[in-house]
Amino acid sequence: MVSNTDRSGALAQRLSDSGLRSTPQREVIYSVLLGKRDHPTAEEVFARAKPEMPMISMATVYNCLETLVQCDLVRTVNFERGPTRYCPNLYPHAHFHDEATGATHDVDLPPGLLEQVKSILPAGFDASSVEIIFRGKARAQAEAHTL
Amino acid sequence: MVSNTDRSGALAQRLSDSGLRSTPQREVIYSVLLGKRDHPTAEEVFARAKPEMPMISMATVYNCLETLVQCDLVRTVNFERGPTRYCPNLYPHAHFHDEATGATHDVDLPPGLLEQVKSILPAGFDASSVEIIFRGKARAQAEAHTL
DNA sequence: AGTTTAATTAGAATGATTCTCATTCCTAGT
DNA sequence: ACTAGGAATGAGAATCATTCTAATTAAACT
Repeated sequence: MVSNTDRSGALAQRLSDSGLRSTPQREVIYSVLLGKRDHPTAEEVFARAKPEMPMISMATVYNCLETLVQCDLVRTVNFERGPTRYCPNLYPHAHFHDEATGATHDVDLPPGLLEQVKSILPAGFDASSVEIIFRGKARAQAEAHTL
Repeated sequence: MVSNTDRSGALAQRLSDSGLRSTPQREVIYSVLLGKRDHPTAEEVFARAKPEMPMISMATVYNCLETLVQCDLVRTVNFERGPTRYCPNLYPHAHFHDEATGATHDVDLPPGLLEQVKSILPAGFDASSVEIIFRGKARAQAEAHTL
């Protein structure tokens, strides 16, 4: 398991790799994402960061999230007609969106699946990323499994 | 090939199957989608419907699109941070989003792929739909291919 | 310490979508 | 045909998510 300090170090490292600065705001936003991996919206991230950093603004939350995405530390997930959600899981995975509860679950991908899916692209299409989104119902028991 | 009349008939049929009425607005919206299959936004659909039906309102465009989605005649596609796009292609397919041009292309799925992708879900997850979205660059030549 | 550049902040502005509600249109039942 | 009731539409207001602007603060680099 990776410690929190390592994570922060990783953040600082990634930021400086991209020529960006490590700031208290960015660290708080990132730790909020790591702390509860339920694919929060920017609004939710804001609410969770506020207690630790009461002066933080929504603009900063959006800026920091965008920064983390650029550093490849965070992915975004978009479901139809809802706000963008943020996910700090770096391993290749799909998303399952539970229509009953609104919850989002990470689904591990077997090795090779992404490559296989990419292989359906006709010549001339060069995909930099692939996203797989399931929509449906999950049993309560299954929910505990992933989140 | 399916004629335009059959399509309209199909629309009327699907609507009444769902206990909904066939209206001029719904027909125009649907024919707009069938006419140019470039995954337009609601705003674009509105602009294309206006010449044929000058009094139509955005509210009606949204209502009709939503209705078509409910009848399974149209799918929605969401790319990050953009308006929802609409697609009348009923065959199972993935979407390729060209980051350079903003264009969206349908990508046919080989038989069995959706099932295979669904099979990665752990027990307890029951997916009613799967969406596969690629993001990347397409050569001009490849573009002509799909759209 | 002083300059430069990046980052944050508050609030305004924009964009997309949904809501409200009055009006019009259908459809069914007389 | 006539009318009551529900469905669909239209105009505009309201809401929600996100981006922009301009001013302030913080960090890094002489």
